[in-house]
Amino acid sequence: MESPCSWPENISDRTKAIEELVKGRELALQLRGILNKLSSENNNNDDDGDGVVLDQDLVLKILSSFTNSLSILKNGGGGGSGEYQSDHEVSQIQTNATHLNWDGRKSEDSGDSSKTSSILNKDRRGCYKRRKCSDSVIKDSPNLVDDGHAWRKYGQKDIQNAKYPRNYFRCTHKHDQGCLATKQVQRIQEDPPLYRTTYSGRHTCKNLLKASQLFIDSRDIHHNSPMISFCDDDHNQSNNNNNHNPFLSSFPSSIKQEYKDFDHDIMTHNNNYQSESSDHYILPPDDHGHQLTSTYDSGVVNSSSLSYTDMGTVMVEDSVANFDDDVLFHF
DNA sequence: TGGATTTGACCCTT
DNA sequence: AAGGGTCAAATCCA
Repeated sequence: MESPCSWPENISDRTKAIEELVKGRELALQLRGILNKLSSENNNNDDDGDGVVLDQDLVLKILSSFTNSLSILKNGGGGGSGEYQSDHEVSQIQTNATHLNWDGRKSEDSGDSSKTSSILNKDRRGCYKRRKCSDSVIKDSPNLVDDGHAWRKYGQKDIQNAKYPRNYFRCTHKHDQGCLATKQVQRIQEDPPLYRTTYSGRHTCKNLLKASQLFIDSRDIHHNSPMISFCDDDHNQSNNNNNHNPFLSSFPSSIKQEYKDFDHDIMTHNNNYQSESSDHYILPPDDHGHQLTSTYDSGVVNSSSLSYTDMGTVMVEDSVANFDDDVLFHF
């Protein structure tokens, strides 16, 4: 199957794309030269110099964009630079690819299988694809971060060379709302405990129950941030009272159930997580592309260092830094 | 009793 | 062929 997220497999097409980009960069360079000339003239006249500076800034950005694109294309595109992989447009393409791969799975029971058992009568050939190019967000965390969505575990696998099994979750609303979001959770380190959560797909479900109980951070609402805030007047109080956790009190039982029998160790750490009072929780990207936030806790931001992996995934590694106020990362 | 979890099997990608 | 992602029957649980 042709993957919409693949790079031009036709070498000549790719070469043409590079040629076009080179041409564009050359033109931008010429434009910069003209602007430089204008700038020096304007400096003599001391007249409207700011406008030229802005123009030059724009040209520099254009040049940078061309240069990045060229370098990505020449490197083959797969493990490109962060400049490329944070690109919302490409991310959206990858998401579409994911959705295409996931459609119509239930309709595959055509019954024309040659297999005899009741299970084998369900011919699942071609009914799903490994999500090779899906956009995903990887989060490494010392504890399990509840992202506010209702997940249902649908599988667990022992992974080769991995000490701990990988657990597979899909959105609870996959069937009733067609939400295609999934996530994988795997413990990757014993001491200190470290869990890797890989979010794939995007939530298209309307989680009305939870939405009504959560308060979207108004400071970020214009950016369609996935940031969910639990800020309230007894913020400090909740920090001092581990028994009061907004997640535990607000989420329906399905959320709490999610990790209940996950793994004894994992649950232990999850409980540790749940007993921490964090005002913000990291959510997977929404329909508008990659948007990550750091979590804010008692004036300490559990910030995340971002890096990029193959296939356009985003790595988020927890670290802690002190900030005076909320810090939101969007990209 | 309905929804969630477990787990073996199936199937795709590499 | 191996590894990994998903399905779905069996089982569990509130």
